Amino acid sequence: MEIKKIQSHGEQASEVECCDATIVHPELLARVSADMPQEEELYDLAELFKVFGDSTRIRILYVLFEAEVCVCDLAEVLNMTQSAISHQLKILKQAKLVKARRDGKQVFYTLADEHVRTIISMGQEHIEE
Amino acid sequence: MEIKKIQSHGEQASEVECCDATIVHPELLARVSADMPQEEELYDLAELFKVFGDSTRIRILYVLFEAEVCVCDLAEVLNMTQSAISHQLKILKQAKLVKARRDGKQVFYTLADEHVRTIISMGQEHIEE
DNA sequence: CAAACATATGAACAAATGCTCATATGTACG
DNA sequence: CGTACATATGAGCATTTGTTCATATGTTTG
Repeated sequence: MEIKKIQSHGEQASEVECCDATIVHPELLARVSADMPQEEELYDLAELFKVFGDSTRIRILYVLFEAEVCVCDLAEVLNMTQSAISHQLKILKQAKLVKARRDGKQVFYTLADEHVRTIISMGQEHIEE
Repeated sequence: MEIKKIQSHGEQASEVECCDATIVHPELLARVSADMPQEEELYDLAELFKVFGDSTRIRILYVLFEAEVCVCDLAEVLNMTQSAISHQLKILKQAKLVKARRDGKQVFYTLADEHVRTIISMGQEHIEE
């Protein structure tokens, strides 16, 4: 979990700092603080993208694009240990990117919503320039 | 940089592994390997999202949503050291999320394209459920 | 209930990450 | 050219992260 603190600086916006600061800052600061989400929302956003920022988890999501799959099949298809997959599924579930459904001994996972597909597509588009 | 290796397992898809594996696997494996991007593309995707996965970089991007800004102003607005901002800008630039333009002593940064805004919006939507 | 199987989870460890500090590079100007 | 200022960068360090290993939880079946 990211716990970076944003120190609220005692400086006034009118204080000289560098560059053509005294001219640009007041207006810029006003616009930024008007449109920048709250600190907590920024952390949540970063946390969400962090979840997409691991190739194992991306691979899991790609498999779930195709079908509802149990942990054990995921492990085999991706050629990883059941434990590793389970740990990653937990992270995906916490981020509400996947949902779990128990059926007897097995637990089947699916995408939580179509949002996931969209976000990954956007990423792909960017990469393909 | 992420350098996780995907071992190519010697097992055949028809070998028994677990669950109702012998039935499900062949078809699943076929579909997955048909639609799953190449290993390298998966890493690139993960690398891209990793860049969005830090609140400092997210905050930088939000400022750039508003205006073209020099390093020094970024540092002041976000209340961080010039060095920290510079390091993060380098990562953003490598990911082609921002562009730099030199004007005299200063270097001004802007968003590389509107893709960035879209990706962050998608993330926000997901968070707001 | 005991045994077998599927999944989850905690501890430990190596690798990656973000910041700080010192310093290098680049640019303008006297 | 030397000084001042804006930015970039390398090394070091503390924190975070992903995997493995051992083990716990949960479920079915005899």
